[in-house]
Amino acid sequence: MASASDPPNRKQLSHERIVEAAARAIRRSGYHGVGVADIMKEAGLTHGGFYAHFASRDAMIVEAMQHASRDSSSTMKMRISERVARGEGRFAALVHIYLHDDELAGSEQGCIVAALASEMARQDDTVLNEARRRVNTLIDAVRHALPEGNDGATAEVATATMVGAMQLARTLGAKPGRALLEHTRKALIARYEPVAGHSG
Amino acid sequence: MASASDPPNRKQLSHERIVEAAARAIRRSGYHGVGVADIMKEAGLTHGGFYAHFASRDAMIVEAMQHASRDSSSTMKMRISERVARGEGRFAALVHIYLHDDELAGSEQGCIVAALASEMARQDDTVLNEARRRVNTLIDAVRHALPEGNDGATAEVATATMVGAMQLARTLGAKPGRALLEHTRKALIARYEPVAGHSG
DNA sequence: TGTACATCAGTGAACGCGCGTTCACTGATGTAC
DNA sequence: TGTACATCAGTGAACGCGCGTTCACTGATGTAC
Repeated sequence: MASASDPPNRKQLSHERIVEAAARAIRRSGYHGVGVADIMKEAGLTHGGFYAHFASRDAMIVEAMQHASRDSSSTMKMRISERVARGEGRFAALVHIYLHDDELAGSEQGCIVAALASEMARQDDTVLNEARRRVNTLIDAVRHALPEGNDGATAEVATATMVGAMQLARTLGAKPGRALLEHTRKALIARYEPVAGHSG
Repeated sequence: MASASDPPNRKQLSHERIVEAAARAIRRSGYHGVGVADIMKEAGLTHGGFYAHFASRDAMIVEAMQHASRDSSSTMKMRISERVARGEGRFAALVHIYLHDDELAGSEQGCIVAALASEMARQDDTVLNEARRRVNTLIDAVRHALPEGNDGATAEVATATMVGAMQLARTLGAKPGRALLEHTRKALIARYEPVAGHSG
């Protein structure tokens, strides 16, 4: 029997490469933006082997969303810790990282909710359910970063602001996008963590 | 010569029906969600005649975005006036209408930015440029509804919050979605128009 | 008012293409003795 | 250690399908006289 602690075999390694490629692809190009063949190619394989790994394209999308979420949230946690260690407030750190100017260039590595929010409600059941989990995970992360005394409702509003801002900024493009991000960072920190938050 | 004030002829009437159908379709199903043939069918025509009306699918998308924007913003203005006449603050009125529970059911008649925001940055030039105009139009409308003394930066943040909230609420579905909308309405009004705004 | 003709909006078959999915096969890996 | 065989991950051709786009044609509308 193979157990979870066994070293990954050849198939498991391929599976991971496919999921990683898919996680990047859907954030870059949307749910419909990249085909099975492109993803397999990006993973260094040919498209024929796809259905030995997934029951359907949607099944892969679900795994890709989970992977993207874990991926960006672990990066997030690391970067927040760095900033908090330098004396910045936890919420200000999250805002500065989530709404960082670098995120404007592309969504391939970023938050899956910001990358796909307006498409989520249109997906079939399995994908939609996973999307709901991703949204709730994001709201929880924001809640956790907010100063004590803030409830879930506040986290929902702050999350909506960040997700919306990222999307509007990406649509507007580099210059007005950066301005919009800066306005949003300032407003969020002034509103929810006015004391501990740095200005830069 | 035909002038703008001439009564619309047969072709112009068909053109309008196609654009209306497309404006509904892209808001309901996304940029890639509906094909040329479906839209022509919804307009009561067959697909072959499409290219007598538009140079390309993207050209139709651009017209559809303009139509959707005019359509929802005129509805918006009307409803805001009604509420303002009943003594509600202009911004509170906008928030109550934009984030109305009924908008959860579907995006077909609603704001094109909320319906398509995360897809916009991925579109080709002509569509992207029109999308930028739609975003700026929305921000301007919000700015116009805000109490005096608020600048464009504030309008950007409030717009981001409304767009993000609508998308998250639609993803989460009826019950948690309605809760999120209510939290967002309250927070926005408390923040930007605490005096004049009603609670309901 | 009626006829002959020109214009033009709309039809429906066809095109090339890329998609998700299937499947017979290949060739590398692992196991038995 | 070496040979024979079984397992199985990955290959590549093929499928049916729907898409955006093209085009020869039809039939209704409008114009000339």
